[in-house]
Amino acid sequence: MLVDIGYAAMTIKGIAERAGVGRQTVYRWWSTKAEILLEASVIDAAEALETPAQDDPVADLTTYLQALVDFLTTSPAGMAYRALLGEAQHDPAVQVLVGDADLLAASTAAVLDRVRASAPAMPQVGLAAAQLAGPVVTTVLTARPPWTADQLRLHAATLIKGWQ
Amino acid sequence: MLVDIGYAAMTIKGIAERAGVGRQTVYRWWSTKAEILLEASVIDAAEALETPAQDDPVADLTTYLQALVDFLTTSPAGMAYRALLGEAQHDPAVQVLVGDADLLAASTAAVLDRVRASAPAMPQVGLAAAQLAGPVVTTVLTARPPWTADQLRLHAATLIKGWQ
Amino acid sequence: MLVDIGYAAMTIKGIAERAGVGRQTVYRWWSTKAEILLEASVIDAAEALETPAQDDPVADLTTYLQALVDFLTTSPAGMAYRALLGEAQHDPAVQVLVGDADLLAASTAAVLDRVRASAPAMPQVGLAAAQLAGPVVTTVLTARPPWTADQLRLHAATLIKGWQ
Amino acid sequence: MLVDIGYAAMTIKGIAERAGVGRQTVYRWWSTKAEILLEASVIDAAEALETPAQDDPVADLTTYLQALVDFLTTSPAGMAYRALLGEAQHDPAVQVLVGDADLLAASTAAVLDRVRASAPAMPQVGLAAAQLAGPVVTTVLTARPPWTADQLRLHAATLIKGWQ
DNA sequence: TAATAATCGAGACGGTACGTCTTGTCTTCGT
DNA sequence: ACGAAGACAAGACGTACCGTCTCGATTATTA
Repeated sequence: MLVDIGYAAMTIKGIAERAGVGRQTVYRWWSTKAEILLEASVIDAAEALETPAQDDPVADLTTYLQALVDFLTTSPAGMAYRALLGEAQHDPAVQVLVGDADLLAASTAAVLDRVRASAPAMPQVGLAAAQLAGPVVTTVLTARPPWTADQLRLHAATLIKGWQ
Repeated sequence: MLVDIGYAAMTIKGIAERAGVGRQTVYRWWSTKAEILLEASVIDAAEALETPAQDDPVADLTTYLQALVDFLTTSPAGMAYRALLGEAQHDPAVQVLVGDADLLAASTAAVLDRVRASAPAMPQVGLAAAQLAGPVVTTVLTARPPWTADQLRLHAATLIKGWQ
Repeated sequence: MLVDIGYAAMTIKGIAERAGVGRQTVYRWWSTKAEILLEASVIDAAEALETPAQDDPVADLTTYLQALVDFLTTSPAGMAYRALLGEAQHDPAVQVLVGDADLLAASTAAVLDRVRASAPAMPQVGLAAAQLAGPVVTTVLTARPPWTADQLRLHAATLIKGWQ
Repeated sequence: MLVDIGYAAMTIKGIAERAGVGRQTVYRWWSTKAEILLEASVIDAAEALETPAQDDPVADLTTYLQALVDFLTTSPAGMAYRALLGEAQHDPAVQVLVGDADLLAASTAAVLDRVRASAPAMPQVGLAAAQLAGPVVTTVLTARPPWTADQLRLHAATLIKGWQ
């Protein structure tokens, strides 16, 4: 529905009608649009961002970054996550929701674990995760063209070198 | 007003009343809340992110990053920018607006110019800017605690080393 | 419950909860609020309107009228009857119910029987009953102050004289 | 609309839609269904119940009573009045409204004035008005067949005789 | 005594009206 | 003439109650 008509036009009334369900039933299970989106994206995100290990640490990070870009720009769950991040800037309650959920934490932790051996100076995991994913996420959120494979590889290389 | 009552409660009706102005008059000048916010933040952003040159490239980047964190987390203009980014995830028209404006471009370009000499492998300016600012921006947008001075310095150091 | 919270606030849901009973159980026995009220008032009405014979026909009618006023203005069963009459103006099904029940018929017939000897020109019982009770009922239903004892006696006297 | 679909099905939502008007606009002018009905019936009532003087006092009252029966049983305004009386039994606020308006007072006062000369013992106007109209109104409200012309004349004759 | 049936309370369900709110447009009226 | 004030049609909001529908759990009844 988000993909079809956009977040703004996606009313709870509409969701209920589209689902052939009473409005109260929707409210019974989720109290805001944000909760619906969170539940809809949290599982798919974990799945979409699970990438296979690679021989080369740069390749490992690059593969992950590519999956992240694809998730954010093409998958419905990624759209939901972006909408959620958007809502969080307007509504403190959603901010808490988003802060607690941290959709990317598990997947970044996994890939960073794999390259830790080749990156002895890598900072604490939260910081490193932000260094890895932050530029890509911000690029997407600020509506700039998503990075190409080359740009992703360059970013991965910079980090691996910086973490030596 | 954004700071007082939050973005969601900030209706165009309310803006007009608060300004002691007819609703039509507001519509005459801006057609959406987003345009109002953009105009309210674009100038202040440039000003707030203009940082003095430092001797050391790491210190130079760190100073900039600290200004960026302060802007995003404490200044009204920064709040407006975040709200704007939020709205952009819901509304394609705002996405275009945000993409065109690129509030951070000028200031990142300036600081990156100053450290270029010490960072021979620095990528093209857009990519480097994202590497610099992206992690900080994402950390703020995802409602995680903003980085401390130490963490900012560590990030700057990683980049300078990665760009060698 | 009618007395406590009024007819409008008296929902079938509320009735069931107050009775500590499932909603379905209420529907099993009565299908509308009106049926519940009818059953609640029909017996009490007969009892409340049974008045002792008096020597004087005017006194006989007056006693009955006083009982009628008290029933309509103070007793729960009277409240229920008024609510029922109200509902009948909105809902044809209740109209039938009310028409069939005719809560006052038995008691007016009894008192009119007793005064018939002193009122040779009394019309057919239905008409006379309406002449007797109608003014009092209408006064109550139109929210005017209910008649005093003096006014009731005057009304009774008018009828007895008119029926000579 | 009352005539078409009945009082119960006549929702404010529906009224607004049928009038091609926003819901808020309806609420701006009237706050309840009852006020709408009152306004719709008060003028028509006065008009419908204005009857020409007759030579004979019994005929005068009978003509009035016939007009009253017709008003209550056939005219839309009469339907509205009955619905209003019904609502008054459920809602104290409407009770006040109905009590204040007293739709029949002016017309009964007029006809009673005309026959006063022939009815020296006629009680105070409010009481006499109830004696005149009450039986007819109650007969209609309790869903009994409305009185025929003969029955109306009989009732008028009883009163004139009782008021001698 | 154990299996079976009937009945109950609780409450979720699809609907739909409620009265409030904000939207963007369109008068009206006073300066 | 301009602009504030605010009426307007539209439609989503979240709540309440409607009457129907499963649920288990407690009774009764039967085997």
